[in-house]
Amino acid sequence: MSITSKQLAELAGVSRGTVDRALNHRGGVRPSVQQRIEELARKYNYRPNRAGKALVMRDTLNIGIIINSVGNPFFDEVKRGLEAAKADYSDFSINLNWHEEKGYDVERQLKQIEDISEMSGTIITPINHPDIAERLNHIIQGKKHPVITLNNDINNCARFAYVGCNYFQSGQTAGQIMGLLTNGNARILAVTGSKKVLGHNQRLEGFIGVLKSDYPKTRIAGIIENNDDDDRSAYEVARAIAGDSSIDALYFCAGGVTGGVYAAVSQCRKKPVIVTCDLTEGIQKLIREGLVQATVDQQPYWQGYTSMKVLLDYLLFHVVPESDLMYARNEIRVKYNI
Amino acid sequence: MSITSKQLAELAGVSRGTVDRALNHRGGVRPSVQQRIEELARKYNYRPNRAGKALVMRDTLNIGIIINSVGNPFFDEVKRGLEAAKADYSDFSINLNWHEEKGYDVERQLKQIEDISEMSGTIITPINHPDIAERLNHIIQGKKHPVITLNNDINNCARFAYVGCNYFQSGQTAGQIMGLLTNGNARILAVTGSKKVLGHNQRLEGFIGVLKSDYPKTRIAGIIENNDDDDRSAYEVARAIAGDSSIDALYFCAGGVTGGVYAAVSQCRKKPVIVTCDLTEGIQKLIREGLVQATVDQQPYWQGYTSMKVLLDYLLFHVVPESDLMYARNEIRVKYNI
DNA sequence: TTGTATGCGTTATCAA
DNA sequence: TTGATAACGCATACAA
Repeated sequence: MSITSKQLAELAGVSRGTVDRALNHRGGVRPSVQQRIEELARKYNYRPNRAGKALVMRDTLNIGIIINSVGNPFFDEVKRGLEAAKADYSDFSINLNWHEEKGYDVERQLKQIEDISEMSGTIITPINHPDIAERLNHIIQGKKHPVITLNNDINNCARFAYVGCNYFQSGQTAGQIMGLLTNGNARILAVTGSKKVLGHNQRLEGFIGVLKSDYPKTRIAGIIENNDDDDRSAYEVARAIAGDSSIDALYFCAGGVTGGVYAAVSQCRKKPVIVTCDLTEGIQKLIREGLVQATVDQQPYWQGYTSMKVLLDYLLFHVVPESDLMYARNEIRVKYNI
Repeated sequence: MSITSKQLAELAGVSRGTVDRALNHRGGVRPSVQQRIEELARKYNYRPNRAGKALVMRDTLNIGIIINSVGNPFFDEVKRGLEAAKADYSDFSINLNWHEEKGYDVERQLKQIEDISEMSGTIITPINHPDIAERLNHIIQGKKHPVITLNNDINNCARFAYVGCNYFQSGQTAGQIMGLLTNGNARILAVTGSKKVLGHNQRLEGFIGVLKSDYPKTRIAGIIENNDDDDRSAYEVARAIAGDSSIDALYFCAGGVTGGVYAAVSQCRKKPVIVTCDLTEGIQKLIREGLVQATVDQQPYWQGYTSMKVLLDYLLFHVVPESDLMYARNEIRVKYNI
């Protein structure tokens, strides 16, 4: 409970209206008065009362949401988090404009960005492509329209903040788990979604880096792509193990896990050690069956909740987060702490 | 944004005052009118506007906090969480009455409970003792004064909710990690704080249960107490290993970790596998040094934040949580995801 | 350039 | 038993 604008007005010897104009930089205030009010506000640590603000702000806030969630169960929890944060601001009238999409098509995402240009703010899982960055920068135009990148970040873009996975650390964590579980002695097949996806590459980098430095006796037998697809995953994994029967461990750093795991289990001579990412229904099942030993989760609910909260706090109360990089924890899940 | 009390008054053909009296059960409303208003409120899903409420509720809320935090670094994060939740309700005037204590003295805690009897609500890490339960029940008197148990629960007490660790699951998780790290082959020394503390016993139960069912080749070499004390821990661990040189793994399910770990490392013939609980500064250091392989954290910040939020949501908005048991996640931390 | 009046949704007080 | 009114802190339209 800080000082109120009314008390501030008394202290400054002006009316509440003038205080409002001064502190919200609406102009039309004599410079000397402006300065006096700002000084007093600082001195008495004036913070506008949110309840008063909520009561008077009756225009609805339109938020654009662009996510590649179709066919991707990972986003179910993200969406729950987004809705939960919105519910925390039920005193305000907030409208979410959903644009859900499958896959990564630059042209389609450009069109969606066009659609949300008139909104007050945006949350997006961007494709890391120069055209997307340019279009976003055009909409942002000096923070008038804040954009939060969610789960994927983008280069050369004036986005307000990134909320999502620290992919490099995720890979490191997986690498260490793999080293611990195999006693530093394994021939590992790494299965990535696509060598074109930045996050997947960063995970691989972190994974391989830790194994090299902390578990130098391990070997990477190969790195294969599965395009996040189960059938493709089964085929490629089976082929790789057929070509190198010494493989006794696998790291999946993206989707298409189930197909690959079953292929590996049936092909390997002895039960392989398998580490994956995320905690989808499919992976939970594999963990319960004992086929996957551990997975590195990235708090999807937290990602949704936090991205929405950061955006609304800025739009409603001009709150700027301490850092523009907000990383989810990389949580290790095993059978008993799912 | 739901319907307002004013609109409700119009629909019911009465004044706002009557609606307020009816919905808040202040009495003095004709039964037929009371019923009509309640029906309309349900039909139109009336939810009082929190901002309006905040603006008018100007009496300060006194919250009692009784925690055994002195000399226990685990509670630093808990306290940060408590403060953070309070800050989320900055529109209200809230006063925290701290009672911090060292150790578990029933008489002292009884006195502290007396001190907070006049407050609006309480958050406490109770000693699980009949006298404490009775004194708390006396203060609670039919939910007029809600009490949240934090980190420790208590039997036969009408506390409003428990926010804290699921100790049994914590032990299970540690057991599984131990099994995975030792390939199901280890002679384990279990170090507990006290066999009188319920949480410690539940952790041991979970730990031993998982090892028995999932890793039957492991053996528990012994269970010793260290009273959460480093010196005692060093002495007892050294003695146990001197008496059984086959010990090659340790599980610490409470405090006094640092002393015990150094003793174990210097006594064991080869480097032991060590799993601990929590993520204090001391344990972080041990993990970085590679002496502790993994620890099972219990989200202390979340515990503080959630307990305060649940209490305030009830006192201010009559929000009742879905369950009266709110468990922290048992998170596995290793060197790279600290 | 500055001041005043009004209203947002709720609770509390006083009058009827 | 019920109604009318003021007050909370803020933004805004309008008046000066």
